[in-house]
Amino acid sequence: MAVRTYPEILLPAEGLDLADTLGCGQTFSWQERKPGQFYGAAGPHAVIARQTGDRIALRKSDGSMNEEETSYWNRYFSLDMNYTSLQEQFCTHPVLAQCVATAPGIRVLRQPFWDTLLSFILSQNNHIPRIAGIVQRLCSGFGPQIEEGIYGFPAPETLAVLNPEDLAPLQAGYRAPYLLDAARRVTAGDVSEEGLAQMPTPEARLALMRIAGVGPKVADCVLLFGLGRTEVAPQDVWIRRALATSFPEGIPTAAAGYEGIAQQYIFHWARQNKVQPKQSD
DNA sequence: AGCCAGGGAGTCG
DNA sequence: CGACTCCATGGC
Repeated sequence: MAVRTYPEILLPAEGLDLADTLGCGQTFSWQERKPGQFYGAAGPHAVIARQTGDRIALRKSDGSMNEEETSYWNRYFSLDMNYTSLQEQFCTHPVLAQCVATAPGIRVLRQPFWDTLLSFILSQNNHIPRIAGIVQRLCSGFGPQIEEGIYGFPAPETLAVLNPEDLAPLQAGYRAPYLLDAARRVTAGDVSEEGLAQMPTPEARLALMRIAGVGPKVADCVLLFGLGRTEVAPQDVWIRRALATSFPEGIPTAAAGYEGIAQQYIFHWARQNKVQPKQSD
């Protein structure tokens, strides 16, 4: 019998490591359903992604990828950025260089604002694998099916009309009402990506923090991962430990303008090495 | 069994 | 402002 081959797009992605990039805690929307094969969605798009050498192969179960989608994923994976020169800057700092060396294939993704907002509301006081589970149940239970078996995040209007009890299957605990508040504020136009994009970072941060369940850390993650503010460095528990023990001077100035990207390497390094909190006597 | 997790809200001083 | 508590859930 004939094996049908589906069109596959190859994106040049020199130095990128797909597993590290998707698994380093910046996105929770991808599932490795088969070894090396990541099923995921972002905004209105969904693909199966795998890595072949220095390329990312993207495949859809039906139909071909058009040019618009190709450029969408190119931007999503930040393939237009020069990470070689960026990492050269980072590596002038010895400790930061070690963090980069732990997973040099990490790229900070440019994710959709709404996806990122929901994801990091769910992230508070939570484990990465469990966040991914809640995100999966949120999308498959309330979101649109974009590709066969791949669901996107539910639209703000979809969530806005629900009650907390409706979200019980998510097992999101006390975070469920936070999702609804975010949905209502976005639906009402109280918060919008366009509005935030025009604001200076500190102002956008305060605007995000008016959403229930969004504090400084979640707001910073949305700014960095969902609004492309690469200078924003979210302060989570691992980062606080890493800074206290290994970066007494704070984030190196070698990372100016890209503190958030530098910090993603620090985050991964700290978590992988289970950096302990600084013990005072 | 208990501790912890890409925290935040509420309260008290 | 800072410190302190509670929050729901499940992996380890």
